[in-house]
Amino acid sequence: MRRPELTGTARLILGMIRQGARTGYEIKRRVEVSTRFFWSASPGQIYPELRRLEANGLVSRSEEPRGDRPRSVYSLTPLGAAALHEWLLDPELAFELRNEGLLKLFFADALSEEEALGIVRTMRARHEAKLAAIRAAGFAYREEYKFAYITWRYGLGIQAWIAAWCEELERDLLAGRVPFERRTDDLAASAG
Amino acid sequence: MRRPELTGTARLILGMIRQGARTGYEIKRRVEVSTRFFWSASPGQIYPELRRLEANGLVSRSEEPRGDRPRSVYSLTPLGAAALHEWLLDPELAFELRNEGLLKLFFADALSEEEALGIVRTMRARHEAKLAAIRAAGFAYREEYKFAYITWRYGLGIQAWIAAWCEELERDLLAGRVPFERRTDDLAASAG
DNA sequence: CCTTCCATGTAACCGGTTACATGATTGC
DNA sequence: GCAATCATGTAACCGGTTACATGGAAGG
Repeated sequence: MRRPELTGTARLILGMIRQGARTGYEIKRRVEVSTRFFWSASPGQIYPELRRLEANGLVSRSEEPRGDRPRSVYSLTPLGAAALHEWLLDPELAFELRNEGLLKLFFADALSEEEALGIVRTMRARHEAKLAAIRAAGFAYREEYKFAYITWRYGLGIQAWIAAWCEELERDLLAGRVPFERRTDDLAASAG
Repeated sequence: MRRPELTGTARLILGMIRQGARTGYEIKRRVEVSTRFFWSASPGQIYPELRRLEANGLVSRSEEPRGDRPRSVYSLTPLGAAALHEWLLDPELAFELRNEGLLKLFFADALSEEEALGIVRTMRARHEAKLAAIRAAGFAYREEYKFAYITWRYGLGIQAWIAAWCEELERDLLAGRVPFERRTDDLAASAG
């Protein structure tokens, strides 16, 4: 019953249960329409992790089969609620990013102008698609949770910013201008 | 000599060598002042990967000891240059993100207003620190490589945007306003 | 002399992804 | 009857991180 360090997926699960998700499948579905854009989790991780959390006393499981199929319904134990709360208050905020588009762009001096432009265009297309996906995932349950809505807005805003950045870069490259001559400090002016 | 799929670190290494990095240590240093902000690599990965690339014929190694210390200097083979080029032109752009701050914010309905505000403030502080770090890493070699400069600008721009977003959210929360009432579509207006 | 940087590596660990497997229920 | 969705899991694999280990060279 010692409290182990929570893995990333464990933290996600605790939060999702606290928000009302009751089964592994429900967690998976919610992740797909919300946190996936900044914190993903695969079913191959969710189910074993639920069992581990149960073994550590952070969640309790009860069996509520649907017909013949077994089905496990989970809820937070006081220990689990405490662990969630403690994590939420911990000021550590891990941030990991792997952006292959930017990496390719970083090396694009090795390419022809046309090829480099192709990378920028592909990047833009991807971010526009992501923007559309986030917008499409604007579900009702978000309205119950103010902060879920807020992070949704974050997703929209940042994808839009990136797409616009790509567009500007594309224009500058086509015009043969040195990109981004404007001062960086101007940028902070408009968020939303 | 079959061309294996390149791991993330392998692609980074090929690109860095092509940009003039000659040893594992030089690659590590360059990563720390440039790609680290969107694509990291640890020495524990770089050195074994260099050996693997050599075994697969993508780089060639020659020993140029400094005094007594052995030292391996690498360069791209034609095969390695081809693999790099092929990868750069491949339209696949993997994008992985793990943003713990956003995840906590997502669950912040479980917190008091004061606690939620604390998360936003911490996030802002982190992004401002990152902005400063990126700005500080504005090195001379970037001027040799236009696209390295461009990705540097991207880093500045996006960190500034995020910090400003946090600031706005903070203001809205303090004022008791519903955050982000403005239309999303306005956001695309100003990139840079 | 001491610290910092240069320089190179190994070993253990592990979180997470992918692929695979199964089958029941629901809606067309 | 068939497809999609609900629902739950296992097993193999692996890229990457962390921690550890070593020691020379250079500069103050």
